[in-house]
Amino acid sequence: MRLVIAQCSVDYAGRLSAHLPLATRLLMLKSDGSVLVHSDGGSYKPLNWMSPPCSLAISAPDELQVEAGITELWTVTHAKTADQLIVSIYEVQHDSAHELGIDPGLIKDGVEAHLQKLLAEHIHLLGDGHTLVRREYMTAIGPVDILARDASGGSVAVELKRRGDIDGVEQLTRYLELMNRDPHLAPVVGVFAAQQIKPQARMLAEDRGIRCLVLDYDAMRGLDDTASKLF
Amino acid sequence: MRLVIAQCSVDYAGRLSAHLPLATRLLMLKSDGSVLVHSDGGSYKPLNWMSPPCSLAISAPDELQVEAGITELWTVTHAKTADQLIVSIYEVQHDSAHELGIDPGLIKDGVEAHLQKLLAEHIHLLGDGHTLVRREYMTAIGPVDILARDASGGSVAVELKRRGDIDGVEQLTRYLELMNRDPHLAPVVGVFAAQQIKPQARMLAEDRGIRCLVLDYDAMRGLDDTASKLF
DNA sequence: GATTTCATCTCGCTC
DNA sequence: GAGCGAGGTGAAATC
Repeated sequence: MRLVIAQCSVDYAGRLSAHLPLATRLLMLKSDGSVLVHSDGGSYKPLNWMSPPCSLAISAPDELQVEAGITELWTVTHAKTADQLIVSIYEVQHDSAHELGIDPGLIKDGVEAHLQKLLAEHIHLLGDGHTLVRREYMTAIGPVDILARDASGGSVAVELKRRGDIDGVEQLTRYLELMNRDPHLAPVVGVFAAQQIKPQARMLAEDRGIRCLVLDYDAMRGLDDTASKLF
Repeated sequence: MRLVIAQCSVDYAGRLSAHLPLATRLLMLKSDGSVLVHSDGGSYKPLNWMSPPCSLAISAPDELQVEAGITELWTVTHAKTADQLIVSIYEVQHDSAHELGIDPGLIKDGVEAHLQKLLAEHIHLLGDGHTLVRREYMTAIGPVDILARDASGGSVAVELKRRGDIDGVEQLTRYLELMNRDPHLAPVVGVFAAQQIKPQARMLAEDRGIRCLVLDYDAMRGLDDTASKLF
């Protein structure tokens, strides 16, 4: 990785056109050829960038550009889309290179996947006598989070969200409509499960005969801890 | 902005839990207190980060941590959510600070708004004899991107997207349904215009009698250039 | 201030 | 490769 602090202006031409006026910025050149232009603030998102796979060509400025104070031109070209990022370098304040090696990567825990896993493990939370068919049950229009059967053997499709919004109800409705056309599954009832369900979403769901289930993440983790301590 | 290259491990606890094993990484400390952890590859997204507003506290490791090789502990705490990012520093390879000043910011051009402006200016692209009624025509459920009339005086509602997806067709369908109930407008035909229209979206649109129009952004800008040269 | 929509979204997964 | 859905989504515009 090479780190350059320099006065620069930047132009991007690709899916959109964008321009950064002259200012001092951090230019990060990663070993895969990608380039990030960061300011000293804002968010984790660079002001401008080029994603890999791409290639960097450094060229000399023409006479007019030299007069304007440009010392180097960096042209970063995307290998597939031909998007271009052109960095005009003026004064360089810092320039260093570093060997980082490959990164072992991030280990995540605690998102919707974990909620799904917990609910699948404690499927009785859906109601007495419920059994798990499978997680991520595939349909033609996408995967249903959990497919289960109730005590009487009827199909139950569960849509899981961290925050239960109206979108999630629409999503589940589409799944139910499709699944109820499948004679192997029909009739399928829906359960909309989330840590928090917004009133509008609850209204819409119940109006469509979809049951709402509020999940207590910490309590579910507690069930897991209890289980792991007992067995 | 402070740039540190160091061996480190990182733990994040907030909306999810995440861990980065020991490796050499770039730590970017911005002047607003935010911290970014970057590896030498991947995308513009850091491996881990803390967004502003947040505060950084540097503390000494305890005895056990010293034995493990930790020389410093950085605790970054979000001011509002109390999310925490803990960076355990081992060996430091580089450490430098730089004055960047505030950034004038990115100037964008070429998003949906520009497409809409261009199409409104060259409304004949919809077909011979078409005239513009207005952009952002308000309805009870939101604004229709462009309302026009065809050569025979019939209403034409245009939904514009950079990428024509199934969502856009659904949106236009809702508008058409509503507008066709208005005797001043009905009958209204729909045009789904985008730089690129996905096959599924095209299928759905044409199935509903909505015409699809692929827009060439560069060519449209060319029309503009020609016009500005001529007049 | 809350909400909706857009994004050079990115990222991961499945078919 | 295309399609779908989640994201510590973030950021901007609108209500």
